[in-house]
This record gives sequence, structure tokens and C-alpha cells, in this order.
Amino acid sequence: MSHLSFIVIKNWDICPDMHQIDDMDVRILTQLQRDGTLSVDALSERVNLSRNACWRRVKLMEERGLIRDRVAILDAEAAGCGLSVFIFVRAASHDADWLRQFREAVAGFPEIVGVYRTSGDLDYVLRARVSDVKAYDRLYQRLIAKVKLADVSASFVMEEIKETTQIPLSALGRGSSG
Amino acid sequence: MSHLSFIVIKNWDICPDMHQIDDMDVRILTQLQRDGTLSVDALSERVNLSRNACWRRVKLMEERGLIRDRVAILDAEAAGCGLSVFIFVRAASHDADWLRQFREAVAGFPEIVGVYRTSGDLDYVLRARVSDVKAYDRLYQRLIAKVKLADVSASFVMEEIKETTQIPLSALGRGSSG
DNA sequence: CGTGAAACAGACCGACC
DNA sequence: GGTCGGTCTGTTTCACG
Repeated sequence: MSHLSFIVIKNWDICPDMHQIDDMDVRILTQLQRDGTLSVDALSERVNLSRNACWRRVKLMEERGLIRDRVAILDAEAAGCGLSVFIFVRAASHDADWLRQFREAVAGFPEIVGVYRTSGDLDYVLRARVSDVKAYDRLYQRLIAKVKLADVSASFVMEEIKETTQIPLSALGRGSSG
Repeated sequence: MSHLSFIVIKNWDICPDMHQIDDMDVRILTQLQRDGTLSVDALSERVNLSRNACWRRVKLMEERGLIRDRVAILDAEAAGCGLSVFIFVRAASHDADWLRQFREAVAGFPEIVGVYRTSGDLDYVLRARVSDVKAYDRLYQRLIAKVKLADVSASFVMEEIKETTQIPLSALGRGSSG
């Protein structure tokens, strides 16, 4: 496997307009996922490419939407949102109207930082960030007031063992460390 | 409640060195959580503060670790990691040695982007990003080969309804929209 | 906190090999 | 893809009110 130095993107036969990511792109993206403040100069040095070629690649990946955005990541604890909660939800009904209502509800709560429909088409996993259990309860009350839910159960995060925004690029074509 | 315009940080009586975040800081952080590429100039204009004062606040919050880092956020789909999975795990044993082993294992897998110990002290929620179900199975096999686990169940994400890195600052002192 | 300014770094974008 | 060099924008740090 090690003679394959390029990365194979899934769906490239289905999506012909999807562009290939090569090894150099992976190196650049790996750096930018770690530190988005890197100057093109510093970046080009780390990935072993000229300033200009590096800049062109970054711009291209930004245009294509591969690099979606650059943001500041805050310390949740220091920002007063030290309590993270997973909320497991079962839909009260199955129709499009309910889903629309649910979408609008969760979109309106900044405390809810993630909402995922999971396999089964009935279950949802939510993630919220609040200051404490009292704040969670207020969120819960406001949520169920806006949308009908069957079976809501919360799991409070005691410890964040790992948490990263980095999409795993090194594990695409081959096995990763493990 | 609406007469309280300042933000109350939890634990400020426990952590006397923790600094207060005022309304202006919240405005700045809100902007930077949305767009980390904002120049100090553009930022100061949006939050209604002078260039220099704005710059001083940003630097201070960076020093204090409130602004943990600035990173590039990639499009997972375009990066070939379109499948997101929640993995629910029960620990096989309860001792410190197992936990150490578990920590090291998950740290070594870039596909595993989140690991949370949840209330009960026995349950863990993991989140992984992989290219497809086959890649998930490979990850699963490698994971259970490294660490003993009881009850592993996976939930595949069919749809990401909401996903943000923004810590909810506006919902700290008062109720948020909802 | 605000202004202004100066010195420097970095982004951006040609032209060319 | 690499190099050169220009312009312009943005950062960083002054001094001063």
C-alpha cells in the first residue's frame, strides 16, 4: 500500500466536478487545520513548496469550498460554558412538518451546537453547551415547549477526553496510526 | 433578568484569577467565532470600538487562553470524510490502567474526533469521521484490538442538521432566542 | 478609552522561466 | 511548478490626550 502516495477521494466517479486532493494539499490542509494563522510564507516552508504555488493552492481550495472557513476557537470553560451535554431524542411524529419545526427550533438555540439525525430515521443526537445543570434544565424546558418530542434523555459530559475540529486527512487512502 | 447587561462567569469565586468578560468582549468573540480572518480594522468597526482598544482586547484574550486558537474548518464531504459516526461504549473495566490505555488508543486515531466520558462514569460517547461504512469497520476493528470494550454500538449520522464551533456567549447571563 | 503615525510583515498579483 | 518584484492591506508599537 505504501507505494500509493496520492489520496483517493470517494465519489470522484459520481461527482466528476469534485477535484482531486493530492499529497501536497493534504500537507497544507493538515497545517491549516492546526493553525489557521500561519502566513503563506511559514506554510510554504513547512510543506516544502514555493510561496506562490502554496498561495495558489490555498486560494483554490478556498474557492472550491474545501476550506470552508477560518474561525477562532474559544475555551468553553473560560467562556462560561463549561458543561457539555449530549441529548438523545426520539421524534414525536414522522412528518415533514414536524421536521421543519424541529429544525427551526434547534437553529434558534445557540446553546445547541450540534444536531444529527442518525440511522433509523427516528433518532436524533444533539449536543449543547451550557454553564451548569440549571442552565441545561432551562434549555430543556424551552426546547420541549417549542417542539413535541418523545423520549428525551440527557448525558452530561464529565470529561472531554478528546475534541478536535480536524478532519482526518491522513487516514484517507491507507490505515492511520493505530 | 433583562436589567443584567453584564455576563456572569461561573467559578469566579473559586478561580479569582479568572477574568470577567464584559459586553464588548462578547461582541468581539462573537465576531471572531464567525470569522477568524477579520482584520482588527473591520472588527473594531463592527463592535464599535477603536482599532487600538480592540487590538488590545483581542491580544489579552489570546494571552489568557480565552481565545484558544484559530483554525481552518474543512468541508468534511469534500475532504472525503463524509460519514460521521457516534460510537457508544461501555468500559470493560474500571481501573486507572484501563483508562490510560483507552486514552492512548483514542488519541492515536485521527478518525476519532471526539471522546467524552459521560455521567455514570461507565459510559463514553465517541465521534468519528470516516469515508464510508467500510472505513468505519476498519476503525472499529483496530479500536477493539487496542482496548477492551464492553458494549460498543454505532450510530451513523444520516444528516447533519446543525454543527457549529461557536460557544454560545449570548446565552450566558440571560435567556437566548427561543 | 481615543487618535495618529511610523515601521514592518504579509497578502496579493502581475510577468517571467 | 519556481522566482522576482511591485502594491496594497494589515499588524504592531509608539507617543500623546
